[in-house]
Amino acid sequence: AVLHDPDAIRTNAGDPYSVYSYYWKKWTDRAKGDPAPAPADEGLADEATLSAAVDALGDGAAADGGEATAEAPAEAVDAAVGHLPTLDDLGFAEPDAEIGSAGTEAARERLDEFLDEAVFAYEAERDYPAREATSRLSTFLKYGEIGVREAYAATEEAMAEAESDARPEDAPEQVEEFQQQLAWREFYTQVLFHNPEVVTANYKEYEVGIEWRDDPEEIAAWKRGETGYPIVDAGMRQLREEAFMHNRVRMIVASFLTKDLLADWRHGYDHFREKLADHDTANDNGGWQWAASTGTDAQPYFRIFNPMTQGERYDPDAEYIKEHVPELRGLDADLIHEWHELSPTQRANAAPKYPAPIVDHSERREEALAMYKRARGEDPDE
DNA sequence: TCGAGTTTACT
DNA sequence: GTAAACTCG
Repeated sequence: AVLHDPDAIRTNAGDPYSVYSYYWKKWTDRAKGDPAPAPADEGLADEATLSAAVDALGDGAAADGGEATAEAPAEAVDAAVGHLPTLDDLGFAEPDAEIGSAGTEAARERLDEFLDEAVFAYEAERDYPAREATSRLSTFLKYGEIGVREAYAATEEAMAEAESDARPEDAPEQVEEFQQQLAWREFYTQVLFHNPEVVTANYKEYEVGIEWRDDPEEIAAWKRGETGYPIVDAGMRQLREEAFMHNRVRMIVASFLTKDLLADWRHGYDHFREKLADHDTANDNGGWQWAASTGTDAQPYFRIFNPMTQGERYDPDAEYIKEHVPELRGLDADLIHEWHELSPTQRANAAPKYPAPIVDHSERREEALAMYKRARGEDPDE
């Protein structure tokens, strides 16, 4: 669900946007619809009615020679209507990850909590994964547990407060930065709507095509969080443990898979699709294609994140890394950020169970530049 | 009013 | 490098 449907915001020439910043300008200027009113109580069963219905089901089962009624509702329902399918019956494994709370009540609590304080420092804090300064609304929005109109309306109230004397001078731009995140969802939604082929194909065509390295062992190490690059491994392990990953870290692990491992972004997209509780085709595809330099938004330079620099900048004390990579818990942050430069002996002394880097970043960086040059039909040696 | 050339900005 | 707005004749 979006505030503005995919046809509503177009360039002055009538085309769908492919550059976010222009899209944002129009999106933010446009009037937003109010949240739909909640449905009236009448016609919805109250708790007592529901309990009575479950009891009645149990009675029916008993009459047919089924089990007694004084069981937990799920068992009573099972007895009455037969066996309800489990995840196993449906062909899914039990999830390994701890999933957060669900439902509209939890979503509203989270929204209120976020807009009460954190949003006023959102721009300054949101890139530091250890600080938990993001909204964590993605899964709720994805499943419609809360509507984007309700969320947006609440940000407008926060904006009014940000513009009052009660908050620092820079508060409005902090709130706006969060509103931009809502606009990003809608930008990628309209990219997908107008270009459905991007689910499997590159948005941006390369003249020759990209020849991915696609080394299965490297991709497997990335998925396990055993690349020897601490911030990458922390992110991949957070994904497994929580079915979630901080957004800054998503960009880092995506750059690492595509530019350091030279693996097709679709491997990453498929893995995220499998593991992320907030997986959304439009958003994840947009993010992955952006990381792989096959997506929207013309870039003035070729983007390759340096995983050490990113770790140092956004997790300076290695708090996030240590939370998710227990092998590194006893180490000084400085040593963690120098992991790629340590000798085998130093590594064995510091953290014997944590792997050495599986690739050399500067080598792979050069290789990536050459690979994309060839994809453009250019000679990498020039 | 339109196309060509110019400017601007890029999660 | 390139999309999209802006400027101008």
